[in-house]
Amino acid sequence: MTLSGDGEETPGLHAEPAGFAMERAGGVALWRQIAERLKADIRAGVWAQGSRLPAESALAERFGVNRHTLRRAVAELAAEGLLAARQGRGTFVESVPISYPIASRTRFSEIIGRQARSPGGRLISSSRETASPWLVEKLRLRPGESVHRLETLRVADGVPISLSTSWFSAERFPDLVSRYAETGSVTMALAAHGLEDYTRQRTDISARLAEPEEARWLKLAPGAPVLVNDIVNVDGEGVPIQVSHSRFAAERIQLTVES
Amino acid sequence: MTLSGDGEETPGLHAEPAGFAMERAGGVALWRQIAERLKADIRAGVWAQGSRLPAESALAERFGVNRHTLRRAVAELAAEGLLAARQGRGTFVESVPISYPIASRTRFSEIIGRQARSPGGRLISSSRETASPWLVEKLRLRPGESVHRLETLRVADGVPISLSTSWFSAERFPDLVSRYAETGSVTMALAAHGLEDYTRQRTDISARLAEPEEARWLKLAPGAPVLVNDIVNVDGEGVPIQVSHSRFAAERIQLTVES
DNA sequence: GATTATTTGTCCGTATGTATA
DNA sequence: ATATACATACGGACAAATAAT
Repeated sequence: MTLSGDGEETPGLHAEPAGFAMERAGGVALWRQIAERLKADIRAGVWAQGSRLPAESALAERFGVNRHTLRRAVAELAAEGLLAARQGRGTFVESVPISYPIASRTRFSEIIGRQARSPGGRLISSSRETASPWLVEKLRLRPGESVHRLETLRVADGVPISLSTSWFSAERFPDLVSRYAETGSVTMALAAHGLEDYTRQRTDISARLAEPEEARWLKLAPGAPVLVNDIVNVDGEGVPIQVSHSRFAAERIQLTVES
Repeated sequence: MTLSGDGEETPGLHAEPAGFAMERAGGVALWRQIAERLKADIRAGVWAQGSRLPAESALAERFGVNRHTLRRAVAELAAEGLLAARQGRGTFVESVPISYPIASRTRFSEIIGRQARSPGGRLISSSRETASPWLVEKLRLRPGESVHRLETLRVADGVPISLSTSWFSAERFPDLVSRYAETGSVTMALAAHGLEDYTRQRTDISARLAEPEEARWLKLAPGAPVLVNDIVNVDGEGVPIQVSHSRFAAERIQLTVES
């Protein structure tokens, strides 16, 4: 978690007063805690892509653990594709978690495309159901109106990124499901119904631990954190057209808000 | 966390196929995972305060674990004061964790603004140190320049909300720490150095598990998720003046971005 | 090429925590 | 409460690959 570089040792919070011993805390293994801290450092830019990490022995001393324990943490991140250890040379940052900018015009395919990864989404399931009072308010529907509900999994380079549940007015977008199934794109499915453009109205962000079913779809270890994104998209007149609830694999993503 | 109303049951996702077996994985003990899920359920209102939980054997079967393992999870929540097990009577919800939906009504900039400009929280510690290469780049300093580092804790109604680490150029803002100590405000401390206004340049949001030290300050169970905010503030000319790294207790907070 | 220091990889054993029966 | 199996964490020793001298 140390945000500072590796040059000097920073006292106080976050910096490990050399030899400070972490504890195996409350059912969370030490190696898991260390893996999380290393991952956070990589995400925060402490070590850039391609750069070399301090030697295992140095890191182990910094975290106050045995080298084997540190190696277990590195092995975990290596399995996730974040690090690569090479005998005799060192351990290197292989890839940095994708950054997902939140702006008024957020489009998954564009974001992933920009970062030179192949986007992909797949429809897990869909259903047509009567809008709950909650949805009636959010989408400004008439009580009793029905909605399409889509469960989708978004993937980049074969790695699951997010699991989403989306709702659309079934009256306004009757063929949304089939159009989405054909194109794999919400933008194109909406365009087929004459909607030229839409924008993000608001985004609520929270975090929690993944549920087992979510962990399975996102290929996460049970107990891994997910970033939860509740969004509302509106058309040109400001009328809500999409309500969506996405769970991102926190270890593979970072949300960015530019002001 | 299902965003749909409570009327219908959602097939597939989120529903627990009875007898579904959780696995011990990723260095997080089974009992810890179950404790987190029970806590989330209590927070979500599945069981109200004072109500009785299903019998241990029933819960154990639902989670697909041995009764001892479930008892270990219940013991954890009992130690936290959430549950109380009474022999012969059952296990009862003692108290429900408070949730601060700061976000549902507050603008993202205001939340973070409050956090950065008028901490209202307390200064845990401060230090002066040589800027790491990482900070040199972020704050556009000269190598070897020194920075102020402030650790602050924000509290609402006596409940810890966030833990922040901030860095400022010590050359440009020599008296920042004492001014901050006097006023309790970053804005006023900066104004004392002639800085009229500053704006948020970017915010990176990620999530991970709380570290032991963070869990202690935020009064979280080890293994609970934190929302991590990495921010950069700039002056009128776009020169970075503050880099800050905040950890929010995810179970008590939600961030909102309005577009 | 040979030597040496550094770094990761693998093996041994021991103690403790976790999970089931 | 006991027994068993596996995961976690530590400590030490040595092998293998790499880079610099």
